Amino acid sequence: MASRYNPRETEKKWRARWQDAQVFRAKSSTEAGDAPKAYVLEMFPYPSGRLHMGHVRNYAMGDVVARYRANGYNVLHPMGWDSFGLPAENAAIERNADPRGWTRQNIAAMKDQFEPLGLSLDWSRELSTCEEDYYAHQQAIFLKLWENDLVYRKTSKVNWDPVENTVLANEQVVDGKGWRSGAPVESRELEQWFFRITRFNEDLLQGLEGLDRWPEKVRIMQANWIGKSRGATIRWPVAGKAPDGKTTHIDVFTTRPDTLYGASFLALAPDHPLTKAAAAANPDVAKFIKEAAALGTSEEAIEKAPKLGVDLGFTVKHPFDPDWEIPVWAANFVLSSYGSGAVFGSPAGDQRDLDFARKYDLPVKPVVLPPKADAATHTIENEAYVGPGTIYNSDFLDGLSTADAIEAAIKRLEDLELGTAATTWRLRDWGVSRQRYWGCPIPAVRCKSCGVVPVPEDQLPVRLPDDPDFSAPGNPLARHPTWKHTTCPKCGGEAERETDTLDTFVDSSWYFARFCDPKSKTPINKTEAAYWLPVDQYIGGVEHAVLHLLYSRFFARALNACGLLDLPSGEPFAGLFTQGMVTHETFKNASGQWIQPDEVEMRDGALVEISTGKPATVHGVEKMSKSKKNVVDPVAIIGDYGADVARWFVLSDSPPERDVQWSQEGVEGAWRFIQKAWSVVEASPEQDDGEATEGDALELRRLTHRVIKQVTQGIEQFRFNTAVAQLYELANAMRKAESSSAPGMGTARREAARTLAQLVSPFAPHLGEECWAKIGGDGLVATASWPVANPDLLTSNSVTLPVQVNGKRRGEIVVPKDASNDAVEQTARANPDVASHLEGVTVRKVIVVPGRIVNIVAS
RNA sequence: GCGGGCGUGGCGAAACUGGUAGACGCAACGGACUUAAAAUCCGUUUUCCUUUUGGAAGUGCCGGUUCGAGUCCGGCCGCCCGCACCA
Repeated sequence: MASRYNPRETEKKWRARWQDAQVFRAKSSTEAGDAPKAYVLEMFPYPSGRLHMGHVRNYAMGDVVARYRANGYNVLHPMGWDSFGLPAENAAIERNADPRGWTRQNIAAMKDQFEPLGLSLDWSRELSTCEEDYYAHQQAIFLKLWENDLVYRKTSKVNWDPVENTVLANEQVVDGKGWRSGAPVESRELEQWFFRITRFNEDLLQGLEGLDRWPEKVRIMQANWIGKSRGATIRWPVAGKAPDGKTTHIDVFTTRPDTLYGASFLALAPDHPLTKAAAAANPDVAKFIKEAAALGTSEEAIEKAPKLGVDLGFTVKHPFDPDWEIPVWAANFVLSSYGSGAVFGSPAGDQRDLDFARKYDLPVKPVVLPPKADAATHTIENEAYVGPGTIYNSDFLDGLSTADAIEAAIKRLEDLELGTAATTWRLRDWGVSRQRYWGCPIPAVRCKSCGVVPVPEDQLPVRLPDDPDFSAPGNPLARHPTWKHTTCPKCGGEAERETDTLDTFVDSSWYFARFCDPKSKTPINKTEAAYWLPVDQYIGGVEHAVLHLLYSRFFARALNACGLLDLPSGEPFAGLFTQGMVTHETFKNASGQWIQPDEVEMRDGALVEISTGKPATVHGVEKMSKSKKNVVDPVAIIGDYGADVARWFVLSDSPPERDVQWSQEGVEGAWRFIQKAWSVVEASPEQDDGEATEGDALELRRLTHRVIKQVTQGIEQFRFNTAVAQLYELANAMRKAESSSAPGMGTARREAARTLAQLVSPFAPHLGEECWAKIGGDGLVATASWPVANPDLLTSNSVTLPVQVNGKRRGEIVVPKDASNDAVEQTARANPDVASHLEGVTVRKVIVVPGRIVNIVAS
């Protein structure tokens, strides 16, 4: 009688063995010897205290890669905690928790939840960004960047909650109001710290080209984010007097100088100096500025808002025609952070400009004639024409293509000294100041006589105080009774500490380098980093496609520039994979509240809430979230079914880059597989029984070797779902073989069992070990060398080809693998199913694709 | 609004560089075993027409290229993600 596989006992046993044998400890560059290195990294988690299925999927994927690489490579597969951030402050405010204690507790709880997953992690390298031994080094890095002019201060806008007197994060702004106070937010100017990421804009753009193991879509998103655009800066002379009484011209950047003759207005950002100046004399403008500020600072909110503007009451002269005066407006869709914070509106060629012109009844003159359109009849109604074409209605530009007209217009502007060719970038410098407690303190001091002074390196770290006061809104560091009072490192006089802390994106911009030697006395051990970096495979959510990855790429370059890192490519992640989310069905009860999926069942063909018996409704498949009550707790699943089942499930079915839908049925399917895999291995014979060279035994061997090849490829190409499908096939074939007494079958089954144990082990590592032990494998399967497919068993002497007549499949022929095209054609024509479709028609052409298909064209 | 992506059976999906559409799993249905159930095992399952043999249609929609299109091109529709202070 076959025994049932018991994950509860088995999994614990193997984790203890791995632990005892220290199999996942990475060797340093000096210990490693000849083995090549493989650095496998998953984006480290924020320690919410609760492991969720998204983590399980992310780390299961990384673990497949790391365990597969363990064969032949010195693998670094570390784990740490991205432990600064807003949630700890929210907990402090909402339930009076101490951020440090709360965070440490969460880490401990989450680590406990990680343990049963059986991940091949090197915990000896664990790091946590909120601890001094991490952030002290980050402060040292900050000082180096400062020395190298990669840090500076300037004023910029924040979301200000006027009731709480505090700065709000974008996510704390809901419909233009503070999430706690409900008060309309204001945008307020504050002096803040910036990293000069734009110094590397060209290099960050160029570098994308070399990242051939990154998803194309991420590279495109980054390129668009950096946003290099070529065009012209155009100088518009002010006609008469500007609102401030002194400005003589307004500079405007455009990518479309070819449409200059279609200009019908200039639009300035709500916070452009001239807009502010106009507000002094015009209450309408003042009102407009106030309304625009209430949108908050997010680009999304600004661009989604209905287009509004106000006439600023003065005009500028058209650069090509001094007699042509154009009104100047302020408009809420103009971003002060891009270009010069001013645009010229050419409504026929830009949808936003057109919407604006229609709303305020400004002229719309078409200047670009689309190909094949007629100049006499072409008009613009409510849809702008943004494509290429021929310029008309445009004086000296008439008849030129849009591309030529851009050049000609720039040339003329330069001759008139009213403009120059220019390149602008969408990328702005990275604002890193946060007016918050739970972050890395910025090592700077403000002295009345010396100004802003860096804290000397030997006085680091600047520690966070242990006793923040969250009883009032605002930054606890700023109102701490003693913390900020210090002496100036330069003059020794009274001074105040900087009370801003660093954006948590800074913490995650260099942790991958710290992992190379997390105990290093310097921020980064350059020797170890040179050995391990770049990360060979980085895995995480696509939501980080732009910011985190771009900041990390910036950091690698900045650290190089400061001499803290030696990574010539500047690229920290050679391979990147972005995985999809874990989703689950959502349900609501009769009163419209979200209810958990397990509170719902089918009764007489209708969905009801179990506790009340009242009808329930389905609300689609959504990302697992607490608010929608569709979260499945991995700890519970692992408790019931074991980690291998959870891992197997999240890797099955859906391709890794796509979302996977959690379902109870799917979990049970995974459970069945784990049981089946164990049972087919357990049932395999103890002894070989001769060579498996023919019949069913040979077929099983062929399958085994095909599966080796496909699973190996599946892992290397991140197609875990197809690898999983192959393992199902192998297990199914082994079950079938149990009733066969073909000669050599015992040998073939033993080979299949050994192979299954090995191939399954990156996915379901505990099961892999148990199977490996059962068939008497040497040592641990975790360290066994990966099987290699025998090429002789991957090919066969004959091949089955479909035969089409006029593109429709009519029959199938079996021909020798190396048959000539003529022979194949003859066989195909002779096939009765094919021949019946050739009666009464003339064959015009026969296409033979060797090894693929035959298509007979006849009429 | 801007940028990016995705769309194939009842469901998740597979299909190498254009070459037999639907591997594998889930669900459903039928059967075996069982006193019964659970578990397990075997089989059927894109749709429509046909008693069968077989035929037709079919990869979001419309059109194009090709001997041949899920795959390439153009236009649309729908859904999802990011937008700089969430991480």
